Amino acid sequence: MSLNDIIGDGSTGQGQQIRTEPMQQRSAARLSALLDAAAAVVDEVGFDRITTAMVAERAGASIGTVYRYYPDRVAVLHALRERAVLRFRQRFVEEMNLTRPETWWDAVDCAVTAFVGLYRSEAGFRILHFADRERTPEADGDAESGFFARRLADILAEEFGLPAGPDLNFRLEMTIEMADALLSRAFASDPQGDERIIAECRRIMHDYLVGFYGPSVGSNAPVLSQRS
Amino acid sequence: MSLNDIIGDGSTGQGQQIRTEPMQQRSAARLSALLDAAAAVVDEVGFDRITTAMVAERAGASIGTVYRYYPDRVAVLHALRERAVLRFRQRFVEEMNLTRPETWWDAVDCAVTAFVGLYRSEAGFRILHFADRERTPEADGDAESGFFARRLADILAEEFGLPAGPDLNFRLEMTIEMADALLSRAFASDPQGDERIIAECRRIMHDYLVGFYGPSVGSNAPVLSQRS
DNA sequence: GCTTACCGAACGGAACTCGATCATGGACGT
DNA sequence: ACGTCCATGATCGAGTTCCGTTCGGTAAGC
Repeated sequence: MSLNDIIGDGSTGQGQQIRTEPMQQRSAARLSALLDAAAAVVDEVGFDRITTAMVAERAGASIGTVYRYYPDRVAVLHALRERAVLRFRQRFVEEMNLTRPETWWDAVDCAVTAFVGLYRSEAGFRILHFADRERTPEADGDAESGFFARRLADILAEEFGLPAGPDLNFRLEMTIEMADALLSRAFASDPQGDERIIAECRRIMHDYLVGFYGPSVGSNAPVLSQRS
Repeated sequence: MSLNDIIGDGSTGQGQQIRTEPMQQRSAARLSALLDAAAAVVDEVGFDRITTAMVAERAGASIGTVYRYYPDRVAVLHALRERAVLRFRQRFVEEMNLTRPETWWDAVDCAVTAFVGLYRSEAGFRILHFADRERTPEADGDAESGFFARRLADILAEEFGLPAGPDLNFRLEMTIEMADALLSRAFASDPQGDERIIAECRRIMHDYLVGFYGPSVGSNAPVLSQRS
């Protein structure tokens, strides 16, 4: 289990959503151009005013090309979300390598920093929550937050000695769900992200986890769970 | 300021969304039948697969009737959300009258109970978050969670002596946003609501607010803010 | 009877299909 | 090595279908 494993394979397990895997280089470029276009359009006209024609035109492609890759309109949005999720994981890894966190909290904080950074820089990111509110009925509530929570749990356990197990996974999942909501709220009131809300989000996450895993300390042995 | 004021006028300030106010009795029934139908359809096919034809047919009405009352498809969804919000406020008031809370936490807990109850009983409720992710650009991030937070703040201040002011509003807004996310998550994994998540949600809300307002005590004087 | 409510065929526009056409890059001969 | 050939991937966009929305005509309340 290395840090890079958190990036994963790019799938968040929501079923097939691409029609044809690109075989030639140009089509890979097309694909990402289509997603770039979709992101721009989403930022401009919003999530449900988006039309396939807009995406195609903005990407310099024709309608048919959109449907070569995606079975329908919502699949494009799903793919956009997938890519954003992937970029978040990558950015989180970058952030970890950059700051070299010394405590488990610093590591968690990297996730917040990565998330906020992407919200600020990435077009279309605002629309895409991890917790896909439009879950497909058969997606067993285990979409993205679950994956990321597990990987983060692995890291916190291996690198910082937190006690691994379902409890850690569960608490991180709660943390991520809260943070997603609060940070999205921060960017809903302010395109740059309301600093007060972001700070409060960090504090809430921190206090919640500290209750279980004790104050963040450097290389000391972890404090065991103190509550239920 | 009475408890009933929290129910408000039924508008959450998202602009006009009804075309014609009903003049006769039957049309009021039609209106709510349309929303019932919309709720059922939303539960069946999901938020963005819903079509006006489905709603009309399910309600035993014709297409034209839908458009007599609502200017377009999204207006129907907005109205459905409005009604759910209104019912939540009503249920919260009922819950308060029923349990006669003795501490500020019991009062907050009533909101959770009301929310969970509605999620379980009300069709279509699952789709409708308070924090409308599809905010209209000019709605200054102040849709529903803001309104409810303010009213709840009023109650907590007047009935239980919590220090009124923008800080209380802000913290309640954070609390509501978290709770909304966590409870929705609870119902995403389990149609009856994952009890563990619901309990954890309560704990998180409680611990967060206790940090500022001290342990819930009966009729004692409130403990003043102990942090920042 | 006059106003309100309702209907559903018809219109427009957006989602999506499909056969024609173009581009790519490995195969193959020299 | 070099060029050419062509199977197959990739692209296009007019056409089809489906859905949101309108509107004139009909029925029901008061």
